[in-house]
Amino acid sequence: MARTKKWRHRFRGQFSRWTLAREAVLDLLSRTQKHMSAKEIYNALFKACPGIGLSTVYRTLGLLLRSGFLNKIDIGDRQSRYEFKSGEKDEHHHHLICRNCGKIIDYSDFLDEELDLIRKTEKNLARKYNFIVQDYNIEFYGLCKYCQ
Amino acid sequence: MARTKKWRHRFRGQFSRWTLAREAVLDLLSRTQKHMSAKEIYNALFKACPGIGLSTVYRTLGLLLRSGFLNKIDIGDRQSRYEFKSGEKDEHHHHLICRNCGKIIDYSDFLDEELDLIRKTEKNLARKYNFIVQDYNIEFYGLCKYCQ
DNA sequence: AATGAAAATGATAATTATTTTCATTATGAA
DNA sequence: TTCATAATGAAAATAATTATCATTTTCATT
Repeated sequence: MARTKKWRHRFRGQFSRWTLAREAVLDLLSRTQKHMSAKEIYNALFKACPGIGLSTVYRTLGLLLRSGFLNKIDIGDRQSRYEFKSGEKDEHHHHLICRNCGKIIDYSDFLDEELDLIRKTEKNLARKYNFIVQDYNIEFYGLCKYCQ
Repeated sequence: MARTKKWRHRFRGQFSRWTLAREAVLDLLSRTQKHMSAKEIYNALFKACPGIGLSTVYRTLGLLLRSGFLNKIDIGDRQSRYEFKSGEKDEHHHHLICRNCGKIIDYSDFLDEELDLIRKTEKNLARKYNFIVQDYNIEFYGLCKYCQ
């Protein structure tokens, strides 16, 4: 693989060892817009990481997730999907989920008012429920343009 | 069961047959604040519906869900949870999910500004992505008061 | 470059929530 | 009450994820 070690410097100190599998999973997810399942990732890694096992894909996803480099998305079809979480602050986005075909559309528009509301709500929730908000997530369910 | 048929009139025409199992599941979920898994529901129905099978619980949940009487919640631990969806407009609520213990807290405060934002966003999404919004959902992830 | 302790891997088995199958039972319109 | 058929329960099937364990790879140290 041409770009082995591409990510390594960024994650120095996060992982005890930096392996081909970790590199490959991260590289794949950072390049795609898709929200991929473990199986899909496993299949897509056929070339970048020949012979990789499905267990390793799962383990790696878990690791990257716990370390905050991925998001996990569960739309209720009993398989988790993963997406790369960029470090950029302006990369926050949410999902439109089509109830017919299951497609997930990212959107990151209209965030200014949203942020305002979220901050306010966050503060209220902390006060009223004594709940520390780490992250939040907005999903819209409905019909995509092909399923209407 | 004392209140067999309690819900029946409300759902006339929705289901071809109204059975004890459907009554019991709906009754249970309408009375609890909890977000229950299929297994939990199955266990809780020991008295109200003796001998009910787990398959029937699943089938019933699917039916009630498709008919719009329940919400399904997936927090990513590979089992769906269900909650009763009241018909009232002011019953809309969202979830605080504790990343440590998995507890789900409902909150339905601070909805005025939220509704405003949502309506605006909804309209924008329809225009920009040609996506018809049927429902939406906001989740906050973090730490509940016992896990901080 | 070689060493070696420990971490990571892959194959496989195990787990577990959910779905399917199918013979039996219960529902409700007539 | 009858009866076509929808609904049920038990058990088997499915499928995503996790655990096990012997083998391989990583990387700090020589």
